[in-house]
Amino acid sequence: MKSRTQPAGFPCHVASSAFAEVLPETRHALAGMCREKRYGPGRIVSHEGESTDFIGCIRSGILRMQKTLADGRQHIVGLLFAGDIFGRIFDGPGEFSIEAATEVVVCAFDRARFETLMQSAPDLERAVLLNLLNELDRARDWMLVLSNQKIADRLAGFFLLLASRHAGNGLILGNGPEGLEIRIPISRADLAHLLGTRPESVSRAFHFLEDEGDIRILDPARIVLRDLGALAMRAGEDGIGEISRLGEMVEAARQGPPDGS
Amino acid sequence: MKSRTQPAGFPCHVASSAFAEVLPETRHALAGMCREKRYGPGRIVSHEGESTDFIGCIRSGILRMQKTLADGRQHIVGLLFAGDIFGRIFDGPGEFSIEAATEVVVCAFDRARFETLMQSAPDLERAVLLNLLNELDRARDWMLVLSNQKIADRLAGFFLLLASRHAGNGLILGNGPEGLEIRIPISRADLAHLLGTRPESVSRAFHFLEDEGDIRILDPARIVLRDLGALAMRAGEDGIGEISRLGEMVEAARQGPPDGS
DNA sequence: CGGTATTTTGAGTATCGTCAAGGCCAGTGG
DNA sequence: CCACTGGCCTTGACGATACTCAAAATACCG
Repeated sequence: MKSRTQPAGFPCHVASSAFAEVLPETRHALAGMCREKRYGPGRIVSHEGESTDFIGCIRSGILRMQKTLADGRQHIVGLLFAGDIFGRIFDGPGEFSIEAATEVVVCAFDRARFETLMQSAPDLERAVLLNLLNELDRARDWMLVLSNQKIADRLAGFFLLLASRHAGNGLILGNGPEGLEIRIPISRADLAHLLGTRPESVSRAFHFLEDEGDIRILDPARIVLRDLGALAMRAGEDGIGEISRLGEMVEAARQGPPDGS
Repeated sequence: MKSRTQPAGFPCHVASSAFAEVLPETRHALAGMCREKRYGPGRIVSHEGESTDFIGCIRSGILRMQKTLADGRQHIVGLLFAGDIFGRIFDGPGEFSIEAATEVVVCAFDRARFETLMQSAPDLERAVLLNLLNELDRARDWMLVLSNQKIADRLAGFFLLLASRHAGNGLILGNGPEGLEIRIPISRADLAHLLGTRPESVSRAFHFLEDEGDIRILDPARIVLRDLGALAMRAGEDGIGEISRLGEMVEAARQGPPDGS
């Protein structure tokens, strides 16, 4: 993949998706002010309510964005993958805590310096704006997934979002004759928080979908999507958009897998 | 209210919240390119999938942003109130249809001209960016409300969001000794779509909350919030933020209501 | 090999969706 | 002025689904 051929002078992954469009000079300025941070699973990157002093860009790993409810339960409002930007621009109300779901490496930009750079570099401001638009879309997609009343249907929607939106994040393990094999990057408990339910119901939903023939569970973290159409039907997605792309992806992978089967 | 004292030369409400911070000259340019549009209840402002050729700013009324699912059901992902901006900037994937929920007046800006102006006016770009941040927060607030499994709890969260976020939209009718009287601006059916349930369940939730003493139903569209703390507890909001502001509001209104009462 | 965390299964209860019917209100036409 | 009609809200009964609590099975790790 061409994204690996970055100059050694770039300590951070500033060529990643979110900053793909910014000018080389802006990218250089970003690289100059970047510090690398690492977090182990479960570590807290940013506390709820506290305003972070840096803007982050994920290099690898997964962060969960969550809110602690009054009764102590936690609800996950979104996952952040490699390339995603997080941290409040303009000290916006950062009402969510951010925790590492896996081993995570992030680029941290000092917020004040980032904002200063943004004012002088319209291309960066544009990139941030586009990133926001993208996040807004993802949030609304989530809302649609959550609008399903049956847990199994929400889970189906989760699978499709995972496969279609996060294809480039190492979650697609390949695809055999049975279908697309993907990796579930978070625990059942986190998945339950994400889908607004309990781990037991998540487990039942997994096995329900397996009994229906829509998926196959290889192990708790690896499953095969056997019938994308059926999953899309359940998820209520109008499908035309998401699924066609997935179909193409499967076809492409079948014709000539880059890694050789 | 002071917002009415706008120069007659401004055909549109460009002094509204979203554009509050832009420079007078930018505002003037906006006013120059604005066309007023009106929509009756149920009228479609923007079809799903079609890219609108204008950016809109709501002057009065309420729009609902919704998506039609594969099985024909419609789910509302958000409401737009006076001052909100809608329409895709940069032809982003506008995957939702926008319909008028009430009689609506909007300012329409030609999208090409708006984007051109945005490039030359950083203050406008900043305003758009802030508007996006705000929308993202609202979307995530919604996700938290929807994360409640009991419909009554979701409804409680809806009340709190309505009261705290949209105080300036004429939805707060006043407050008597019993509590805060608010107006529900949409039908039970729309509310059901918004909360991810059915009208019957919404109705039951209303009367459940009334039986519990948390609210009082004056008529289907007007209710009194009698116990904000209990509602916050149900909604699972950590409350400190939202509720304290509401409490102050109630206090202020009690000490010296502007309209005398 | 043993200990721990995660996942899965089971039984009972609460809640919601569905279908159907009744009540309330506004607008219409006699 | 009053009956009629249609839309919206409400109520009731029943089946489906998910939550709770509990325990067993599996995977993970040293």
